[in-house]
Amino acid sequence: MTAPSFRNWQSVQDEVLRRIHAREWKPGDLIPNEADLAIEFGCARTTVNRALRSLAQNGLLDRKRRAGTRVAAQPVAKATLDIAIIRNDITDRGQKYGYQLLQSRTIVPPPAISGAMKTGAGQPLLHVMALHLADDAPYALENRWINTAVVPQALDVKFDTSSPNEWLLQNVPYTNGEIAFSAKMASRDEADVLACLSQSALFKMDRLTWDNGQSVTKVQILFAPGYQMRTEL
Amino acid sequence: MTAPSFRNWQSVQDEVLRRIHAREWKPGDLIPNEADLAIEFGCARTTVNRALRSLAQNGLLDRKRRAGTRVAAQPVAKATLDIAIIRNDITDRGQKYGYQLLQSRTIVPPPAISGAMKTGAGQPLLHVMALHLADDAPYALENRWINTAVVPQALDVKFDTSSPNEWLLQNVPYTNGEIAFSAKMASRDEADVLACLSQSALFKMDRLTWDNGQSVTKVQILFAPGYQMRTEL
DNA sequence: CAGTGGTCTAGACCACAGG
DNA sequence: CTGTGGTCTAGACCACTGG
Repeated sequence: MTAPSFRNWQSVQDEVLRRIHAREWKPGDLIPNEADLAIEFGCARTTVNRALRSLAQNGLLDRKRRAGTRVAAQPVAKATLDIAIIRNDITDRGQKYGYQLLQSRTIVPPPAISGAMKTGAGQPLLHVMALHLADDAPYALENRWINTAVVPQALDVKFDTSSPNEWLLQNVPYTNGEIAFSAKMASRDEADVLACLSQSALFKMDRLTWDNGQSVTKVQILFAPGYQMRTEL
Repeated sequence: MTAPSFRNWQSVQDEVLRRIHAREWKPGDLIPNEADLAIEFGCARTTVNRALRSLAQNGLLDRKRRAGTRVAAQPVAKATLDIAIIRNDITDRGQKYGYQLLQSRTIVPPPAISGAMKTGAGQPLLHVMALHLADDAPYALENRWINTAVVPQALDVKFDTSSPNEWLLQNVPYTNGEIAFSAKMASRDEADVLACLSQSALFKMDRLTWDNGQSVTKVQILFAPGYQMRTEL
């Protein structure tokens, strides 16, 4: 049996996966270094590096300088969620997108908001509430605070035909952010807007984005009952 | 002003980010090709490639052969969730991990399960229910089906001291999987086990993993009220 | 200190898709 | 057909870190 040759990084990756899978390399095991693998696979070290780096990014390998590469003892599944603009979420599924502005005003936020956004306690922010609809049915309720000290252009935008979700993502860059998902029981008002029963279990997404240390916007999006966020592993 | 030199792919990435950020390159714009950027930045094309490839992976650029590289018009935020073993989730936060097996038996599953797992309608599966605790408080309820036709070793494991969550992740590889997050109102039984009020809003994770086209396991994990899944952007 | 992964380089060929 | 990104190569130096 002749040794198969591995001509590209994906086939190298496949072979490494096969060995992990077949338990030739067991969790916790140290695997050969890049140079040796390159010789064995008959390719350049760069190619092996690319394959192993990719696997490490997926959590299947642990790599450390000098210490070498090990098969992850406790694999951590990395699930990548694509958080798209809500309009696209809906139209991509072939549904009709609808939008309704519920409220838009500049007010002094409650302490919880100004605290999280690190804005001054008395500093007013733009507060927008809007409803997204799919095929005329309530889909998600957007409850957003915008730091107009950082994004003054937002004051000139009427969010009556397109949502702040859309406008901000397309027009305001950010350097980093935090996102959290949780479940929340619908309050009476929320149930009313989302046309569901009070006390329904709702899927909630909280996002806070920053631009070079200054908060840009903080948003809570409440999805109507039945919403699922899915992805592949 | 002398042109700064970019000696590594991260600094190239930073510069590209800066240009996008400063709107020198606007959403939808075609940016210069790799070769030109390499000349401008005074580095090898490989280095530019690495930087742009990374940005494309993060959803900030759209790249196509022949068509070139464009700034994403509708940026899609990619949030990477690390789905760790529940025990580690808890101990990493400095809490005490506890575990309790509620039930373990081999039975014929309801059609919804055998359908999703693509097992024969009458084929029995191993069904395990277990509770994870953090500092002695209920944390998550694991409701799992295991395809013993694919993982016969599971029959020899007593899940009385460590969970199937842990055992499977450490011992059974998979090739791919699906994962979904949603919200669910607690049934009376679930509320009982999780020591919360009936009708509480619970965060739910459903995972189904496959190994070369055969289902390995299907699990539903219900988290006690207050649970948040967080990540950075 | 020395072995490992991390990266850069210059050049090359290839695959794809727009015109 | 041709320009673009995608990738491979061989060699080199560097940065980190375990022993």
